[in-house]
Amino acid sequence: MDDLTEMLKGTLEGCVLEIIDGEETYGYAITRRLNELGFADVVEGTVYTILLRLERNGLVQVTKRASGVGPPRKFYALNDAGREQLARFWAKWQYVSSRIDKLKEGGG
Amino acid sequence: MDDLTEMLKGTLEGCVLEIIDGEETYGYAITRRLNELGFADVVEGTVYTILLRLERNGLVQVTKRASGVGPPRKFYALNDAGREQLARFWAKWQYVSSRIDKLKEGGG
DNA sequence: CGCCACTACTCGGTGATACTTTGTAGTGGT
DNA sequence: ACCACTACAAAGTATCACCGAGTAGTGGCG
Repeated sequence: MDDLTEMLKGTLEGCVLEIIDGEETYGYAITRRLNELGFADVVEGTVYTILLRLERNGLVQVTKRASGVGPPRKFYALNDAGREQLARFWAKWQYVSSRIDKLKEGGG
Repeated sequence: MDDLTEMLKGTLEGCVLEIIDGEETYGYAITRRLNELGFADVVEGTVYTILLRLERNGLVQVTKRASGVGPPRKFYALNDAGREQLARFWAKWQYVSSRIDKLKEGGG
């Protein structure tokens, strides 16, 4: 699949929120998870900028923990604001994707 | 529905292509059509920038025609390159939206 | 010990996109 | 004369994903 960057704008952050909501995790693992999910070209730099943004916007709680296989990890968990943001994201997604699908079906 | 701007990045252009593919039409009418479809906050300025981009990228054929109710209209029709671009857009859309929906269902 | 691979995070800068604002202009109603 | 509606253009802004380079910790191999 060719370049998906533009289409991921506004949705990748939501995906990261959803992954964090599933389990407390950290940047490097989130990147791997996204790659597994089919977003093969998403690289660490992208995920870290999203995570720093989430932190700056007060949507996550951060805990630094040592790792046996490398530098310490920054684990992210959603707080109440983060869960609200995630709910808003899914509402938007449903709204937009249903309308685009309708347009695709020749709809009006 | 609150601000959808970021989520529309990378998809709005595809929507415009789809509308043009449906029938030869012009900027002002495309804006109204998008508003009807639920993209209520999309304004003319946004659509015109997309149309100029499509023209610059050689995806459309443009025909200027007089109008009885105002200034002349620029009618847009897809050429072969435009139809290819539209097909690529829908392929990307299906790829991305299916993966996001899977993530939503707790998938992986 | 020195080198490399893998893990893990940070930061400055880039490019694309939708949006905002302002301006121009044609038609018709009051 | 003024305003509303139609119709297009262009300059500037904000946001976002991405890129590139840098910093660091751990363990394996010769």
